[in-house]
Parts: sequence; structure tokens; C-alpha cells
Amino acid sequence: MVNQMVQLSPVELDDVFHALSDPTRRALVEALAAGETSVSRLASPFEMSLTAVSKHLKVLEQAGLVTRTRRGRESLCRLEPGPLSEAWEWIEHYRRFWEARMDWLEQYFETRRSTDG
Amino acid sequence: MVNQMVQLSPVELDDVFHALSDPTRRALVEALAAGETSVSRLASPFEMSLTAVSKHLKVLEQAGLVTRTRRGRESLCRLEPGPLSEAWEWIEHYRRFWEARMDWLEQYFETRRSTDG
DNA sequence: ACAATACTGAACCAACTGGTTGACAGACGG
DNA sequence: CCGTCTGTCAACCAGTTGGTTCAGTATTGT
Repeated sequence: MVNQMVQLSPVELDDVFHALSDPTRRALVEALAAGETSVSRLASPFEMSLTAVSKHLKVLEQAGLVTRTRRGRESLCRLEPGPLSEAWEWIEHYRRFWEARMDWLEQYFETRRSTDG
Repeated sequence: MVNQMVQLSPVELDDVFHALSDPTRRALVEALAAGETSVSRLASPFEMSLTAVSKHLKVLEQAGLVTRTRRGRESLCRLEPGPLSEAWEWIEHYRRFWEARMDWLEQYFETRRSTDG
């Protein structure tokens, strides 16, 4: 079990969801899921400047989704799964909440139908 | 099985994640998970103006997370689970991707250890 | 020593956010 | 009909975002 249960504060959840709200950054997460790489290699598929990609990585870094470590003149970027899991769990919680309510409603009307009708 | 598999476009995913990146809007989702209510009732726990909450609801509405229907002078807000599921699935996909890579790496080093050492 | 590589930081810009207030519109309750 | 409740819309404002370019700093290769 890799799960660390870091428990992000609400403010950090802000950062995670904000980081994921941009298509470029989601593409970066997608690329990083395959393994760590340098900034240049990450930037090469995009039309924008290297600076722009570096800034996007900074946003991901501030959200805790990415860590950068310098190796020589390269900056190796690596995906950190913790915040992703936190965001996942937040959504999961309210999905479940909603589903539970749906089940309850279904059961409620089921009971009413058999009692009243 | 409630799952509808709506398949949101990337642009719509932008909207969903952006909508969830604000603590007020997440609190609104939380409140709406318990069932539909009016705008005033939703707004009452918050310090900000009714207009501000209405605007937040508009952002959630544009993301497809909430629908509003007029009943009398009230506007009843209701949570729509589809986009929430789509966001959930996006994260789930890359979480799995990352975990698969971790498993692979673990296995790889396991093999190397038993072969080389 | 020098040039190229791989970034990073600062300054700038237009567009968007998240809040405000004030005006307004539609639905009830007397 | 009049006032109140409920909510939206428009205008405004400061701060943030996502991009740019230019300059600067290490690191590496020749």
C-alpha cells in the first residue's frame, strides 16, 4: 500500500484543483505519469515558450503535484501522487454522498409506493 | 449503475477543475450533496453577498456541476454528478498510470536484485 | 577560453477572477 | 396595490493568470 494519507489543508486543495484546471498542466501531468524528465523534454511538444512551461511547472510544484531536482544543467521533474490522491478523495467523498442520497430516495419512494399505492 | 459516461471535452474539464478550485464553491457542492436548496439558503452560511454566491453558482452551473430551476421566486439548485465523475475519472486514470509504473519499477529492481546480487 | 545548452527571474501585458454596490424584475402576503 | 422576499444583471475595482521577451546564471562540450 503506497497511500500515505497526507491530509492536505483546504487551501492546498485550492492549489491542486487550480493546477489541474489548465489543459497544458494536465498534459504535463500526463507526460510525467510515464516517468521523470527534464523541463526541455516536457516543453518540446508545446507551442509556447520554455519560460511558459517552466511557469506551469511552478504552479504544479506549488500544488505539490511535481518536484524538481537539479541534475547538472537539467531540472528533472517528477510527479508526486499525494495531492492527486487528495483531490481524488475529495471528489470521491461527495460522489458517494450524492449516491447515498439517491439510494435513500429510491428506497423511500419504493416504500411509499408499496404502502400507499 | 448510475454511471452515464458523458465524456467531457478537455475544455469542459477545465471548467470543472476551475469550479472546484475555490473553497466557497467546494462548500456549495458539499451543501448540495445533501439535496437541492434555494440560493438564499445556500448563501446564508457565508459572509459574502448573495450576488457573490449567485456568481459562484453560475461558475458551477457552467461547469455542469449544478442546474438551477425556477420555482416561484426561488431558484432551486441541484447537484449534477456527471462532471464530478468525469473529473474523478481523469485523476483516477493518472493515479493508476503512476501506480502501474511504480509496480513495474519495484518488480524491475526486485528482478535485478535476485539476478545480479 | 568560449560557445552552446538548459534553465530561471524580472518586467510587462491583456484578459479573467472574485468581490463589491445599486438598480431592477418577478412572485407572494397583507 | 404596496411592500417584502428572492434573485439576477450591470458596472466597477483590485489582484491574479497565462502568455511574452530579454537578461542572467550555471553547466557542459570543444
